[in-house]
Amino acid sequence: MEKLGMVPFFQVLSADDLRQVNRKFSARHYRRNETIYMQDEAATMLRVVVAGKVRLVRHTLEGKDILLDMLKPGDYFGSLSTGKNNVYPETAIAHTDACVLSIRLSEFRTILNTFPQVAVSVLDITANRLRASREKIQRLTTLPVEGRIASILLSLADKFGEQSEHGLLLQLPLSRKDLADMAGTSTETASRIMSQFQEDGLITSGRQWVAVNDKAGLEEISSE
Amino acid sequence: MEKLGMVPFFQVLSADDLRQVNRKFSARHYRRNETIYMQDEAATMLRVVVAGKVRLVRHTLEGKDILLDMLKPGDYFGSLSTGKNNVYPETAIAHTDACVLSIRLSEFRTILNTFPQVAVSVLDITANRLRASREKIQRLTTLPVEGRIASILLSLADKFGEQSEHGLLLQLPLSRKDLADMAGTSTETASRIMSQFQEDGLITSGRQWVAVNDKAGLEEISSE
DNA sequence: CGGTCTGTTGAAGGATTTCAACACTCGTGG
DNA sequence: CCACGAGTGTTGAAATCCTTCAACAGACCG
Repeated sequence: MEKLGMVPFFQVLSADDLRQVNRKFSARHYRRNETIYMQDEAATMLRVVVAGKVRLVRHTLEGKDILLDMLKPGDYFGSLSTGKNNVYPETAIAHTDACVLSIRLSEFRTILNTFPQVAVSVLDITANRLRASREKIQRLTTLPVEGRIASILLSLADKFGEQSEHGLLLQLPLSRKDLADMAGTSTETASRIMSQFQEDGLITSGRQWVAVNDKAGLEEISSE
Repeated sequence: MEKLGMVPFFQVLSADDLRQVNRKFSARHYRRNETIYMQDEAATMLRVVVAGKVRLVRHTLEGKDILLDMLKPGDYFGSLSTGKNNVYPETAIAHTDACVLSIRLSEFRTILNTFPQVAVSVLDITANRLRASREKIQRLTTLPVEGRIASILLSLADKFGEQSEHGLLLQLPLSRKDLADMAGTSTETASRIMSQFQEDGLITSGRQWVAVNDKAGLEEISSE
């Protein structure tokens, strides 16, 4: 259970402090597509991915989903602030089989107040996510769907890409619907654009997987 | 210059601590539409609005602008993290005549490490902005332009609305282009929709100002 | 081996952008 | 003080991107 040392904002702690913090966390496994928590549920826990991938999704009234973020080991999620009638703003789902640590929010707040460096580190991570989120707003509002998908493929390649025989293979299951929900478009449009990309030699793709072959080409499309 | 006590994340400090922190800040006035800092400039300062409004804008290569946020007294902006080759991810412009406090980033980091409650408080605010940003992503990707504008008017009414003879008057200059840049649409479309809203009695609007008359009506449009 | 999930493709319809023209307001300088 | 020009707001019509509806093929699962 010393995987906690892998979490970026606990890396500033000494081994002793880490051990003390570790006792407050409890671990749990989830199977693929199992829900970890639901949007609008009372928010009581902060969680950290230890193994596997987790996706954060917002649901609309008409059943349209927005895929907000894809998390990998070391990423935190869940709630941070203890404001009253505080609810999770999104649903968290195990995108693959996953192992997740969790801690009561009140106890995490105690940790933040005890170890200022941890608070500053969490702040850094959150500020970076805010920046990323705003970049996404920019892309959603200025780029056509083609460019949005190109830019999504590039950021996924940064986070999940690993060299393989097919090129930069994204190490996570990724359906056309997942892509569509990230780009804010329909699965049909996402499919058409992925077919086009493949035809142009930019990517290689099969059922639930994608590999990037031509980063430069995608970059051009995503920035025009 | 004791307006610093107004800033949410300094309200946890004692009068003595506040005085000590205050010395590190310096104040400056800006005139309407004056640039405070530019996107991609080296990020060295953290700033706080003391008077007036400030808008945060991202520019694209083709000159399309995205209006990310509208700040009022008490709101912080600028950079938080000291990572190397750190640049401002957006441009900050005085939306009205404004007064702004600023502090070197390194000094602010010292404050964060000295007063953990301040760090936690800044974290709360940043986490809230992240939540708001993700809500915006949802609206941008699921709602038609009409709904996006309705929801923008509602959040502006929450933050800047004051009761007046015309209804909830938004206390800031607000052009059709501003609205378009927030909704990710063209000024023409924004204009058409505002005309429609006015015709339907939802709002009253003139050159650079808007008042909300029927919150419930706008809510319905923004959530359908 | 059937059923469900995923991916693909076509065609019609709709929402929004773009291009264009014009009215109005405000501030500034002659 | 007035006139001009820049900035702002409005409206129309064509073009375009994207969605939606529909049908179907293949893959994976029990």
